[in-house]
Amino acid sequence: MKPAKPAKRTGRPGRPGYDLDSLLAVAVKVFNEKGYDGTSMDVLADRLGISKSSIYHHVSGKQELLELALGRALNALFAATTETGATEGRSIERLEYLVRRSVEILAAELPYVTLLLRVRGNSAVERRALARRREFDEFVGNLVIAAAEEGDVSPEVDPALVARLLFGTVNSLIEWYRPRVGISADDLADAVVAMTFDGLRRPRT
Amino acid sequence: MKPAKPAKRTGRPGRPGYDLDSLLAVAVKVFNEKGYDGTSMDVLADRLGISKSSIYHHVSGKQELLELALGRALNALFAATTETGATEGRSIERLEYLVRRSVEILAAELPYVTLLLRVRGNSAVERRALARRREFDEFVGNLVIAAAEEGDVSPEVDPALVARLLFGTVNSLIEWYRPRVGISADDLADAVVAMTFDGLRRPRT
DNA sequence: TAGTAATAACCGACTGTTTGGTCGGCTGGC
DNA sequence: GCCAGCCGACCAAACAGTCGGTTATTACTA
Repeated sequence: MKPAKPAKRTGRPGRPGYDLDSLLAVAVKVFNEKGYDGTSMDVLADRLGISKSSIYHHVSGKQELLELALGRALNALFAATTETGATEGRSIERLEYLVRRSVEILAAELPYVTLLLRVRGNSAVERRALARRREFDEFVGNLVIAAAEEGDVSPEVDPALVARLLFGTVNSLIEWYRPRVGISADDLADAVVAMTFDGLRRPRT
Repeated sequence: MKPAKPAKRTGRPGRPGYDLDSLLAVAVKVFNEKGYDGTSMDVLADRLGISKSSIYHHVSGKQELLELALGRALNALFAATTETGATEGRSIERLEYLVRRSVEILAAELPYVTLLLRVRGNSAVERRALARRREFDEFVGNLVIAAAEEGDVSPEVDPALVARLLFGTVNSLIEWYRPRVGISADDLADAVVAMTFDGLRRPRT
């Protein structure tokens, strides 16, 4: 459908063309447009501008493309949970930090995170990704519980529910946010925090 | 995989079994589990406990199943926009009403709304559904703009952004909410409104 | 009340196409 | 001459959809 250029030429030996990373970027883009199951290797080859069999030079199959993409998103998200901003200080501050970082990561790795958030658990690869996602969600859930115990979150709403709504809001960004169309990741994070936290936080005296 | 019972016996003529509605309910459930593209008519027949060719007695094809399901969700959502709560009174109140009704509809028609929110525009049917969804989003967007002009929403954040975040939060409910597991639709709506509106509304004097 | 329509749902066997994946060999830059 | 990347032709399995005919229930009527 779209011939596409074979990517940049590096100073490396061998024939120029796609390397794993540049190929993955295109693949993930197409997956997000048509859905993983809705994308055939044929149309993927078409969009890459190379033949289908060439794809198998880079990866063992369709599933590996998915696995690489999901791994990239998950690694970025988990990295944020070990940063000092997310492990030190008052829980409510850690939570806000994690929300902001998650928005940043989502914006920076938008295609990969998008793919991750759409996984339904159809294969072993997908189920493994879902399990890691659940781990991340637990981390968030514990932060909210701690913040509630520390008295920094309105006790009227169940902490588990707050955690879900909060990251539901963050994750919903993938549905419409596109980089370089006015709004920066920081602006986004500000807006998300403004809407959610000014509701979560106790009214200022 | 799961033989499934052929459904209730009504007082109507003809062999008992699935009617269109009961068949659609099962189909949508499977679509949500495996994704529309990831669901073959063979496994669908399996889950229904009938043969594949029997499905074609009820619908003309896979696409019609999707179309019926999406129509049901869209009709329910649009119906809410014509209710008096959404058309009379201060804009901020209309907006809150529409949020609450949307949560209720989402809870009541969960499988159908879930399917709708996952459509990617792969076929003509899907694109039509996306167009109608965009119409709904515009309705919401205009409400937020009006509420901002009436001075009931913090002017610090762009109204279009607020609309997206707000309904992003509502729509994210499909990712985890399941009826009859403690939380009622009203509880949900309360929590959503509490988190979002107490941030959106100007601090009370 | 027995027999027959009318009706609504179901089925097995089949078909043409699309799918993910394989194989042995080719090409262009360092 | 080595390396990274590419290719056309092929394949078995899975796919959506078709067809002619069957089965189980209610409704009508002699």
